[in-house]
Amino acid sequence: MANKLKFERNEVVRTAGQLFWQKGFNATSTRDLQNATNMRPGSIYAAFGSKEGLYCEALKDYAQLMEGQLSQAINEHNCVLDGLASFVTRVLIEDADCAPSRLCMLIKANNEFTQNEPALKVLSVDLANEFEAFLTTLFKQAQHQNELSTDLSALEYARYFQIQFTGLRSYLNRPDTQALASSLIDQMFASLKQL
Amino acid sequence: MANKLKFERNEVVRTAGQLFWQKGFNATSTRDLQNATNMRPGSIYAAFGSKEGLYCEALKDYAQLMEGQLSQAINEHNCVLDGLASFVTRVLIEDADCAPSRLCMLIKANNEFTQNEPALKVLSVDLANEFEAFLTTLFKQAQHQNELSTDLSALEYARYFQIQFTGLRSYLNRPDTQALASSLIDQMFASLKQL
DNA sequence: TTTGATTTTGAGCGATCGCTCAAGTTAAAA
DNA sequence: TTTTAACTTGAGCGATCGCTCAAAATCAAA
Repeated sequence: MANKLKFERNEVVRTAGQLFWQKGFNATSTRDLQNATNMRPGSIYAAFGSKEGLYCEALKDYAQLMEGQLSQAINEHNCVLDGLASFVTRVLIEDADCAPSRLCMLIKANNEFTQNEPALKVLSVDLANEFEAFLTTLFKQAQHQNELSTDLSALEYARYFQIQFTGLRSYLNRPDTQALASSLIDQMFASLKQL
Repeated sequence: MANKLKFERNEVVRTAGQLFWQKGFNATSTRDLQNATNMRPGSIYAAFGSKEGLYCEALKDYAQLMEGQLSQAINEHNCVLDGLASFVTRVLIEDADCAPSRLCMLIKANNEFTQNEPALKVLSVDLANEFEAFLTTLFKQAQHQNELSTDLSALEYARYFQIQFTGLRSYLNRPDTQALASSLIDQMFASLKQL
C-alpha cells in the first residue's frame, strides 16, 4: 500500500552536498537544489523538512565520507604518517579537480555560520571536533609505532595537522596555485616530523 | 551651493566592514547595513552605488588597515620576525575580542566567493596577492638580516607564513580555543625558523 | 479491479531581498 | 532673502527567497 519514493536519498544528499560545498549554505537557493536534484519543492520538504535539514544531512554525509577515506588511507599503509600523506594527496591532488572546492566543507561551514544560525554552527563545530578526536587516535597510534616523538601530545599533533591542512587548503584555493600542491604537502609533513 | 554630507564616509565604510567581516557578504542584508550605519537606502546607494560597491570599499579598507598594522609592528621591532610575531599576537590575542571574527576578512572573502561573483572573487584574490607580495619583501629583509636561512626563497617563506597564519586563525575560530592562542603562535614561529 | 495510503506535483503564498526615485530638506551662492 | 544644486528620506517596486498544500499520480493490499 503506497507509492514508492522516486529518488535515491543518498544520491540526493550527495548532489545537494556538492552544491552546498561549492556555494555555501546562504548562496545556495532552494531553486538551485530543485534543479540539481530534479525534485519538486514538495518532495524535498517531505523528505528533509527544510533547506537546513538537507544541509545538515549533507554535512554529516561529507564528514562521514572524509573519515572513511582517511580510515582507508591509514589501512592501506603500514605507517600512520604515510597514510595521512596519502589522504592529503588524494584530497588536494588526485580528487582536487572534481571536488566542488579546495576547501574542506566542514571548515567552510565553520567559517560561514555565526551565532545567528546556532544549529548549523553547533553541528559544524561538533563534526570538526569529532574529526579532531579521530585524528588524535591516529597520532597516538603513530607515537606508539615510534613514528613521532612523545614530546608533544597526540592532541597537539592533531591540532598542528589541522592548522597546516586547513591553511594549505585555503592557500590552494587561490587561482594558479595547483602546481605548488605537491611540494607544499611535503613541506607540511617535514615540519610535522620536526615538531 | 548644496547640502553637505551628513555622514563620515570612512566611518560608514568601517562600520559596514565590521558587519561584512562578521556575517559575510551574502548573509549581510542591505537592511542590516542601513541599521548599522543609520543611513537610508537612498544615501547608501548615492554614496556607494550598490551593496557590492560598499563591500569592495570595506574590503580594501580592511586590507589597508592590516598592512598598516603590520608595517607598524615591523617598524617597532629591530628584527622582522619579532615584528611579525607582534602583529600576529595583536591580531589573535590583543585585538581578538573586539574583532568581528578570528578569521581574516580577506580569507573569508576568498572562501565565500566563486565564479558566480567574479568581481568580488577577483578583488579578494588581488588583495591577497598584494599582501603576499608585501610579506615577501619582509621575508627578504629578514634574510638580509640573517634572521632566516636562504635555503628557501622569500616567497616560499611568505607562503608558509600565510598557510600557518590562516590555519591558526581558522582553528582559533572554533569555540573554547582562545587559551591555546599563545602557545600555538610560538609553535608557528618555531616551525618557521627551522624550515 | 477497486481501494486507500503514500508520494509527487507545481502554482503560488508571505516575507525579504537589493534597489529606485519623487518629494522633502538643507545650506552655499546669488 | 531668494534661488538652486546637493543630499536625505522612506514608501514601495519587481525579483527572489524558503516554503506550503490541495490536487493528481502511483502502487501494494484487499
